[in-house]
Amino acid sequence: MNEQDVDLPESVEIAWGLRERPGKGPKRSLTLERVVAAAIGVAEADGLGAVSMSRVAGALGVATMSLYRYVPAKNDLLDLMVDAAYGDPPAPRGADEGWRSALARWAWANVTTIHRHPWIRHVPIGGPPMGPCQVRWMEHALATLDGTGLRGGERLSTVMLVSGYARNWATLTADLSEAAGRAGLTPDEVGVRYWQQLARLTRDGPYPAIRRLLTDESLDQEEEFDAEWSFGLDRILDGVEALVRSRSQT
Amino acid sequence: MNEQDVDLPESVEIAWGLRERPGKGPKRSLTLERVVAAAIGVAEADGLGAVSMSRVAGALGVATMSLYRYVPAKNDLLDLMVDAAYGDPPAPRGADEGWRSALARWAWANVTTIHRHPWIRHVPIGGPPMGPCQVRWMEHALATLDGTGLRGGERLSTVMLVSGYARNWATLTADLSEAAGRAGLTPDEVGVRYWQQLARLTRDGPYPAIRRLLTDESLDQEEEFDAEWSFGLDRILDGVEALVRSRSQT
DNA sequence: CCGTTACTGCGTACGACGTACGCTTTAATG
DNA sequence: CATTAAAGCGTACGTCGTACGCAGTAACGG
Repeated sequence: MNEQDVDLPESVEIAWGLRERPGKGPKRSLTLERVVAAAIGVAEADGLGAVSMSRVAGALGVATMSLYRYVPAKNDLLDLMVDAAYGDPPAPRGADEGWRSALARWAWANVTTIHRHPWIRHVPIGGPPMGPCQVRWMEHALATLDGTGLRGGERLSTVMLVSGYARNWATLTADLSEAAGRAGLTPDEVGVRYWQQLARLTRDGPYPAIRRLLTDESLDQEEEFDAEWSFGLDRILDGVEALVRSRSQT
Repeated sequence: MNEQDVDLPESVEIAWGLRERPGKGPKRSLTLERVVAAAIGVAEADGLGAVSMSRVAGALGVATMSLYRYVPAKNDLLDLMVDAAYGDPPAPRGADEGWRSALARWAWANVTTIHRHPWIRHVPIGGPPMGPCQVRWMEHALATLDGTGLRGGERLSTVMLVSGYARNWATLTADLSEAAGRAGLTPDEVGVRYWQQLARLTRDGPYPAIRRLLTDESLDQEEEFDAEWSFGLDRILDGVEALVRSRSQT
């Protein structure tokens, strides 16, 4: 396990602050943090589509090409934005908190982070997460499974399962509320409209299961979004709990 | 439930072939299907990034702007590509197949579809799926849950949970094998390299859970990818099964 | 103290992209 | 046959990421 001489991707070294700056030339006028913060500011104000190098540079009062002294390419800037937006994971509550509650809180923190920075879901992912904050989130999630008898691989799979679900759900709901904002409607109204459109499309075709769903309860759509979230998470955690029990039994 | 006068988005009407063509002007020289097929061909050959309007037009031997007689904008073309790539869902095996096996097969079909058309995962999703094939996939998934006593909303949530997991897992594995292809390595080698890099990054920091994971079994990484897939799916289906039992009990 | 050297910010330039607009040609309709 | 709507497409515009090179600046070696 030679941990010395593995060479990291350039963008990862930058993210972790591992780039030596011997300081030969002029002083830098910016910092990486300021660049990333400016880019996040643009994304927060006008969406990820508005994040262009020239726009970010303009927000900082520098020329476009100056940014490339801090970031190798735009994709790397996007990765840094995501890592910074996640920030520190939520503090653990205590050793007496059960794994299930802790993991549920961690999952929900994922959702609120994405909802607070909706542009995150549009950042194209490149490879597994290696930013400092993302690694801390991973550490935190793995730590919640400490008491359980799960094996290493099982812990990893569980965390990926939960984080994938959280990201997916946050993306769906954010899409919905964004579409609602564009149309000047509430998310519920957009949901209703979708069901109406689906009803129109499946009117004459062989879609018995969908038709049943539509007549069943599309109109009394009183389900809270939180209930939808809890449903999926509970299914997953029930499944994990069954495994935990079978592990601790032997 | 006025299903007559709901107006669909233009792109959806096109996808379902609901656009009347009274045929006043010259004959069209192309069909929508040919345009979509050409775009898919480009994506299959050189990735989604290579799908530009001019490239697709070139593959068809027409001018760039001619495509806009068939498709309102590039995003709509991308949506049509996704729908066509999914195609028809796998045929149901029979009424005696249990919901669990049927849903597992459906989930796996999602994975293979994405693996067969890896560019799918890079298509930005806009709103809920309304293409003809996607609706058929939905119909099929809902139908697998027919025997269970689950409520409509529960069925929908279950399907979204499973499809989200499938898409997520397919995306992760496709990313991995794509990174492997770029680096001239096998996916396993890329995985090992990632663990080495993570070990390097967490060498001096407070990451006990990650360190434990790394020393635990990162080296005997003999887990098949299929095992990883089955782990998550089994957790989910176990959770659903518990709910199904509780529903059929009352 | 003075080159030498490395690094700074940045102006310019290039190629690619999506698509608005308008023109010419075509064919069905009155 | 005149009218009219649609087809194909050439041109043009604005935006984007970034390669390249240049002038100014500060630390280092002599």
